[in-house]
Amino acid sequence: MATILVADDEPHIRELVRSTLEREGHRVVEAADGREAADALAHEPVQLAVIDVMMPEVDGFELTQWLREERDVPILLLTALGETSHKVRGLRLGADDYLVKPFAPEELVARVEALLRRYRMRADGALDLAGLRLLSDTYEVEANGERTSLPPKEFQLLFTLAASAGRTLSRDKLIEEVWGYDYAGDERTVDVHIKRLRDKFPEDIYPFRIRTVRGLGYRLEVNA
Amino acid sequence: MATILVADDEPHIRELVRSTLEREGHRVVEAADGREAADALAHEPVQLAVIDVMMPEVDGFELTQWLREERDVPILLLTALGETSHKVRGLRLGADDYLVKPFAPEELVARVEALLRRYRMRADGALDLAGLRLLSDTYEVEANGERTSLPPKEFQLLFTLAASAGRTLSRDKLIEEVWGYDYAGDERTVDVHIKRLRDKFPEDIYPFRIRTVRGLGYRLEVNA
DNA sequence: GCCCGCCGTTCACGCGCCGTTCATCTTGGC
DNA sequence: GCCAAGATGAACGGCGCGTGAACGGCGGGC
Repeated sequence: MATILVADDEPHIRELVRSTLEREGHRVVEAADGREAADALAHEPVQLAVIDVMMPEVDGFELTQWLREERDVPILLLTALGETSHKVRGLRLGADDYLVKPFAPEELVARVEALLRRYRMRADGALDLAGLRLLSDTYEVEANGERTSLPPKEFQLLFTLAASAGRTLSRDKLIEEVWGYDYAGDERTVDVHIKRLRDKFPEDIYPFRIRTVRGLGYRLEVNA
Repeated sequence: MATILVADDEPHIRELVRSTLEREGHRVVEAADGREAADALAHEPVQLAVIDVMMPEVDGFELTQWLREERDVPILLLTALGETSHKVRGLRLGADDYLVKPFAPEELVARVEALLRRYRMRADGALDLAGLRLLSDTYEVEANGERTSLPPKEFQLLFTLAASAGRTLSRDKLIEEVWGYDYAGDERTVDVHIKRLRDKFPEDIYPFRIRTVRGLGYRLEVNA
């Protein structure tokens, strides 16, 4: 499990996040503003930071910026409802993901796990799921004892789906992860890459499949 | 295995580095600043030094400089994210490699092993891989019972790939290792040398091959 | 000191892969 | 059955990389 920094000036939000993450087995370090957060980061080995945008003293943006320069820690921003500009600004500063308040605890857990998986993978170069292994430094997929080499976009798409296996990801979300939040092209490009992945990994042969959730997006399922 | 000096003023970083390296079978000597480090070096036979740039009293730069003048020990610098100037300054002073904090333990291990291999090779003049032997004294490659003499750049390129066999190295990284961090020329020069190596060591005859990972770089693979 | 060959680098060209778009067909929900 | 959303097949354009060649510097041989 991981040690996670939670920076928010509202005590009950901190409490909610803490209990949610601790129930998952993580260790939580709290901070009420950016200053406290920086302080905690100096003394604790933190693997992920959950940061509220609106904080007194040093706000979430400043903290994000500082963290990006100083540490290689995934950042999950908490933004208020409707503040789209906050989301964009946060991502531009280097945040990895964002969550709109109020949020469902399950949503928080899912995003935290996805971020941890992603960073862990980047670290050791491989992501493991049941019967599936993604090798990031060769863009290869290992399954059924075979190795398949993939083009960059296909690999990253599959990887993003795999990092959030079991959750449905919208095209928007996938584009943001694989192409970057400022991608200008067509949403439908995702479909084509999905198809190519499905062609390369037919579900009756490989232990996973990419399922379409009509109106929502795609999800990777590991075969039972 | 080796005895490794770890100099960092942050205890949890020292602890992380220690546990990571000890898990690999190395012995670790700790120091909280440059002064302690110099002290330890006087009493311990150290084969490698992991040094944080930012330390009180005597900082990483001074220590690096001193070490370069006094000892022939590989130096791995730890620098803060975004401090490119630190990286350059460190390399200029004679550091062998750098790692941006915070880092993945696997990354640390990979770099430490690569440095030890490189220095061990320089010491006894040879690097051995399965069925492949690189003689640094003469820039010769021994394989299939034959010896082939190589031009300097080709040899160093092959050597760099071999020292990190199994890992993909970007053109950037290869240039930094072979040509130096301040090389100004074209990235594609690497390609040409790769081609010449491939011509000299066809994979159906020699027990290794240089593989292209599109969009990432090159990697040396030892044939199974 | 001159010539010649080696070696590092650059350049131009071409191929094939890959990302993207578009048009058309299929599917699924109401 | 209608409409919207997704699947599919094809085409195209760009770009990454491989490759052959040329050029210039440097050092060694005579």
